[in-house]
Amino acid sequence: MLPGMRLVVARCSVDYTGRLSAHLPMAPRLLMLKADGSILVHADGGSYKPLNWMTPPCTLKEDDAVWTVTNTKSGDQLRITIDEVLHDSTHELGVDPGLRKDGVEAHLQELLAADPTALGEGYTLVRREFPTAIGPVDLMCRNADGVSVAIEVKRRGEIDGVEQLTRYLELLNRDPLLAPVQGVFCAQQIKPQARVLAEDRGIRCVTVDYDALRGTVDHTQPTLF
Amino acid sequence: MLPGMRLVVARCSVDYTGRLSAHLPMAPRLLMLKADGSILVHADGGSYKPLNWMTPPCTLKEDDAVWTVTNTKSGDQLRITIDEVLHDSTHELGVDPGLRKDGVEAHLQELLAADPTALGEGYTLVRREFPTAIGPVDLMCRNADGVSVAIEVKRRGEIDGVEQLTRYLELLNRDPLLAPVQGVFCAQQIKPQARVLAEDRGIRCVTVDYDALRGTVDHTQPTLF
DNA sequence: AATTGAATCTCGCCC
DNA sequence: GGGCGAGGTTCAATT
Repeated sequence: MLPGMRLVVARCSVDYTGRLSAHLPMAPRLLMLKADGSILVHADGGSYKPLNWMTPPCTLKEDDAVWTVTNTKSGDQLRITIDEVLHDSTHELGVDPGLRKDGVEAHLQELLAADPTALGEGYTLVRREFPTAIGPVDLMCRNADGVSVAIEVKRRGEIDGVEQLTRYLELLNRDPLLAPVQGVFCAQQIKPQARVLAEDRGIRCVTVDYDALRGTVDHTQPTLF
Repeated sequence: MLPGMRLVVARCSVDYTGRLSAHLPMAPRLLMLKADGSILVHADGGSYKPLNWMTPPCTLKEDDAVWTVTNTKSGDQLRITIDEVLHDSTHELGVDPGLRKDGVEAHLQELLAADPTALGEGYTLVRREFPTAIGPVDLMCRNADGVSVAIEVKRRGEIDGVEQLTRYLELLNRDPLLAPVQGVFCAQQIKPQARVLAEDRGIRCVTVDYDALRGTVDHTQPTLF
């Protein structure tokens, strides 16, 4: 896509007809035309949501002072009547490498590593991402009695996670230097059937409150993550 | 707010820490800084949603090549590291007069209340927002035989709406003063699986054309839409 | 101010 | 590709 992103600041009025009908009176606004033909109409304020927009796939027809953007799939139309162009520039941005979300799970693991007592009285951290032949265990701890505890951390606790932890425990308990290794299944929410399965296998379930956990961990120095 | 909207095209990397952690690798992007201090990071593609953003109230600290945007309420932070500025301009847009919407569910309900015969021959309105213990029924009507009919109105008819109406009907039919109560599921478009579910439960489906409906309803006095 | 529910939702997952 | 569920949901209307 060569055209790149075009930024137009213009006094304009906008009419949308599609799922609903909407109208924007004549006023100065930013028109963002993306390479894929989509268009956003932004005002100076409000949130991240544009006043009006058209999602791809769509085509732009520039006819004198009237731009018509038509969604080629739904037929939705955006009619923009330009009164005065205040700015017009085009910028080649290329394809964005995209957002990497260090979702809640990674951050949860981090917080629990910083304060393992949320998992059990007297718990201490051995290490994060404890390596095994079938993949790393999220957290390896010791309980108050010095017994090893493997911890699986999930945002939402489901059957899959219990199975995963079970495999780790089976493997870890074959190691005479580590055995016995207990298991803790930790998540913000644990589904009933996952809890039943876990407890049936002698795995303890711990639900943690993310915000509460954040509160307990020291925030005096910036973490940067 | 004098500063207006500032548009910066720059090679930048972005780090967000707040409810979650997220990272955008170094790449050219559009940074939209609005007068209220909020900021949007857009790529050339995707939907109307920015790659990353900060909602007001927030403050921007421009420190050489690193911009730090902090939400003054939640403490969420956006760190933008600028590698190269490709464009930088500011535009005074003023306060936007705002969007006027038409054709929402409420208006559809209004039109059907004004002319219930679109729902069935001889239908008459009992009342809008008919109260029940689990919430109001959109429209309560009587059919040509005087039988009560509960009507659920949606813009788009999906499974959820059928379930909702089913719950109402179950409740209403326990009331000996009302029972039997029939059901009509009314929408501009009804998804096939919703239609199947509804009809399987004895709920009649009616699709209505918004514009046609507007035409049948008296327009001698202005409706403001 | 808190709550509720729709949204031109968007986005990702899993089937 | 459709359904389901969550989102830094956002947004508006209502209590």
